[in-house]
Amino acid sequence: MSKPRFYVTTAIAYPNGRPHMGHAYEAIATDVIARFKRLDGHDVRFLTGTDEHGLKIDQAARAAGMNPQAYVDQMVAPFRALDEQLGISFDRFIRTTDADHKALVQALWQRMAANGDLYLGRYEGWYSVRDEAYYDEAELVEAQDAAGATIKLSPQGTPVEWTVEESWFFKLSAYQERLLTLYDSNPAFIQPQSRFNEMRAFVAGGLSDLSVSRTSFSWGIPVPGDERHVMYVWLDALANYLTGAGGLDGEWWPADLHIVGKDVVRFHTVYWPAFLMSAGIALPKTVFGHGFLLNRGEKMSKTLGNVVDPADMATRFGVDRLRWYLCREVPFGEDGSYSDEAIVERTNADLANGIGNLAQRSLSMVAKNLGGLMPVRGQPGDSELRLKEAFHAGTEAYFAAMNALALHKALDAIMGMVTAANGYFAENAPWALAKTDTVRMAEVLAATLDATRRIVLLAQPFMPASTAALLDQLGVATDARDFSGFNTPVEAGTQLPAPAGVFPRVTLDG
RNA sequence: GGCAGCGUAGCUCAGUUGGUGAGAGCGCCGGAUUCAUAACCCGGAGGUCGGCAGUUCAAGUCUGCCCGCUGCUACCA
Repeated sequence: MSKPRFYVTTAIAYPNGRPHMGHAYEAIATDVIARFKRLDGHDVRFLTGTDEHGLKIDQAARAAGMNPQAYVDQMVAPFRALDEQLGISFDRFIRTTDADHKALVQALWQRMAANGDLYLGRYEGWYSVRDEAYYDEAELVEAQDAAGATIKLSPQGTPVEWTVEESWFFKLSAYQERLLTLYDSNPAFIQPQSRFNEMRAFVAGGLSDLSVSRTSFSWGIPVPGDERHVMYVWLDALANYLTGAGGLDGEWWPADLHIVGKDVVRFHTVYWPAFLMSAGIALPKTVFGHGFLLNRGEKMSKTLGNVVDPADMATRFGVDRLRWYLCREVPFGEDGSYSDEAIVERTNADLANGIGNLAQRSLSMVAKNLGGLMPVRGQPGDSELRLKEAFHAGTEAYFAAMNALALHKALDAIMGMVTAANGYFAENAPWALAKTDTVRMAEVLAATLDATRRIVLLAQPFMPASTAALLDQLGVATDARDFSGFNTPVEAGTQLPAPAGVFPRVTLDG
């Protein structure tokens, strides 16, 4: 009776600037997974949001002449707006400044303390405010400042300063064995495989205790019982997944899947499970580290001047085109590249020439020759059996890929079915049958429309709006669009609306 | 420095435990066709599978070395 549950999250974004393509990509990929699970009969909880504490926000607010809360209230707006624009079907947009989250983090701290894993110590070292991280002396690089003096910079090229502060520490070192056991007994915990290997090697190399509080600024969640300290932003941030689940013993916990960028895999696969073990809380099932998007193969950076606004991209190409491109062209888990040309080329080929054309050519024949009434299927012949075989294999490949988070392979499977359906259509040439055998023509059209229906159903997670429009044209009732109705064709005789192109070809010139 | 991975047609990449003449998609060229968004369908174009040397009857597919690239990590301070 009750559906299986699926709790999926994105990492939360740090709103000290405008959202970039990386945010859009992560949100889209996670949304695709969430929508797939819903269509596949799961009760889904999808969490995304913003990470709003920390020194960088504090400083940015100061620079803007605002208090931090007012500053983040303003900065978070574009992130929510982008999610809305991209059709991200989140159930909650969490902010680490939310009251329930602050309370939860303090409760989490107390559990970790009760377990004896937190102790007061002293932290000193080279600290980069920009990176919010300490660095070993050896990692630093020397450079000249504007006045020509020699200064030290972090590996990221940000300024560092020698900092000494009292700090609470987490006994991360005590968790090495348990983490290794976790990895070895559950290889799916860290994906893709390359990240698993890296993280296992990192932990196997030994762990130091982790500084988990700061006294150098106050924009954060106070440490219970020691209000001079605010909590380390990562402890604060990671706990958002618990808040979003409904609390320390939340009904949605444990998470089935954390989708995160490859740069924060360590926080999610080493620190996070250790925190949870300390607090006696179950661990998430899987952490998946996706790759980065490159603009024409180059990293996006302000200095290169190649930063692209995802909202602008979505406006220019359309949300579904963008979603399709990112999932189709970038192997999920690896870095990917995009350009206006690539998006136009890819989506014209797949959507306009492929899916859109398949729907249009068959629907227009039904409209012109059969009064728009869904035709009756005939006894399957050789041609139909081959089509059926191709779809059986394609559908299986699609589900296997989706369940393995290989989004690009799922779309490859869909395109294989598009090719099979177009091949079937051309082979049987219903336009010729219209003059010789209208019964057979109707059968061919019926088979093609059902093939199209299946393709569009499977494409729903990737292109919510376009597929809804196509399913309308295909006469698929709104309550027959999840995967439980996959093998139920539209009833013959159903009146179809007048077809209209859903994926027009686009060109680059303005 | 260590560990891991990668380098295959213009582009993005597939290529199980080594074995019929090395593949797909896109792009490109030609043909066919007109139901369709000049799209679909059919065919083609030919890349010393990073380099060198080995193992083997036989190597993108195993071994060693070299070149280039990437990720993680370490040290020298």
